[in-house]
Amino acid sequence: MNIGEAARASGVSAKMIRYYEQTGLIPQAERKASGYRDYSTRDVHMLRFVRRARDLGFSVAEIDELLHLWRDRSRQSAEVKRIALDHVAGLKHKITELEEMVATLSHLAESCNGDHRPDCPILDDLENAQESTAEANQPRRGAIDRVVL
Amino acid sequence: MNIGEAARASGVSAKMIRYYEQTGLIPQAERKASGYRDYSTRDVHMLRFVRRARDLGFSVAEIDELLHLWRDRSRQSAEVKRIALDHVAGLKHKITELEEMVATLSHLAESCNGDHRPDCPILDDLENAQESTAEANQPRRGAIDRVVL
DNA sequence: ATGGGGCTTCCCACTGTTGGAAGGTCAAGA
DNA sequence: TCTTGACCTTCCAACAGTGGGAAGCCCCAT
Repeated sequence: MNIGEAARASGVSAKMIRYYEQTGLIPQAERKASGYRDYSTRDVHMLRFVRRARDLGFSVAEIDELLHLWRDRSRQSAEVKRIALDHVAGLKHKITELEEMVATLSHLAESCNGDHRPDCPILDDLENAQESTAEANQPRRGAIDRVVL
Repeated sequence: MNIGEAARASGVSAKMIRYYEQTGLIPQAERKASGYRDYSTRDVHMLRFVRRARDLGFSVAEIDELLHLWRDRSRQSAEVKRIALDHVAGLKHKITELEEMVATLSHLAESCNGDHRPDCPILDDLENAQESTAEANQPRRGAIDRVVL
């Protein structure tokens, strides 16, 4: 089947299928005489695997590991479980951070009148808040804690 | 003061200060005769504002709105509060998504033996899981729901 | 005047995804 | 048979933020 049909069947866009192939996450597809990529049902299974893993928040690097295990019949389920649990730990960490943001902002918003007057504790906090951690005012160490909304 | 000192005082790296200036989030800094950027304490306040807002998960676009309000003495606090509460709603949405991932993965991990044998319900799920939403297997509509860990 | 640390600009990388342009292929209908 | 439209190909750019580094000035202390 052509890439469009594989895309519809797997939920991965044709663009992304080509990208995953290019970066080596998935193997190079077969080609027809025309040069068109040709996908089997096994390929669609693999693509669905990728899509599902993305939906569960795994990074492409993690999916690469998972795909290797998926293809390896002599794998040990302990390895898969480890990756999954590590990922869960990362997700929980992220949740904690987001909850802290919500708590802080909710608190600030509550104390803000939200009327026509300019006085606003939210702006005051943004301007003046002191950090409580030992690393206060140190530049960030990486994009590790960023959230894309 | 030079950019390095402003960076240390605000917690925003010199790299990012230049980037924010280049993209118009913050105004162009004064320059000394040498060509070096020159920052006032007011500028440091502004940079701290940006840093704090980033820590609270606001996007650069949102911070742009907030900075305008910060500078506008005739602002209405209602406007600030609205931005904050909208952001809180976005954060909560994100938390919900992450919690769903955690729930699914925890459940799968529990039912995985995690031993030397290859059988693994986690891999089975990734390969076969059906989506429950009406938009099953549709390509994503944007990078709206992505999390960077 | 020499050395070292800070500053300047510019370009590149990352993650993951989308958009578009310029062109080749295929199948159906006139 | 020709045309049309849907599909495919590759390549290039953009997004958000951030870090890394090179080549070349600037400033100050020795």
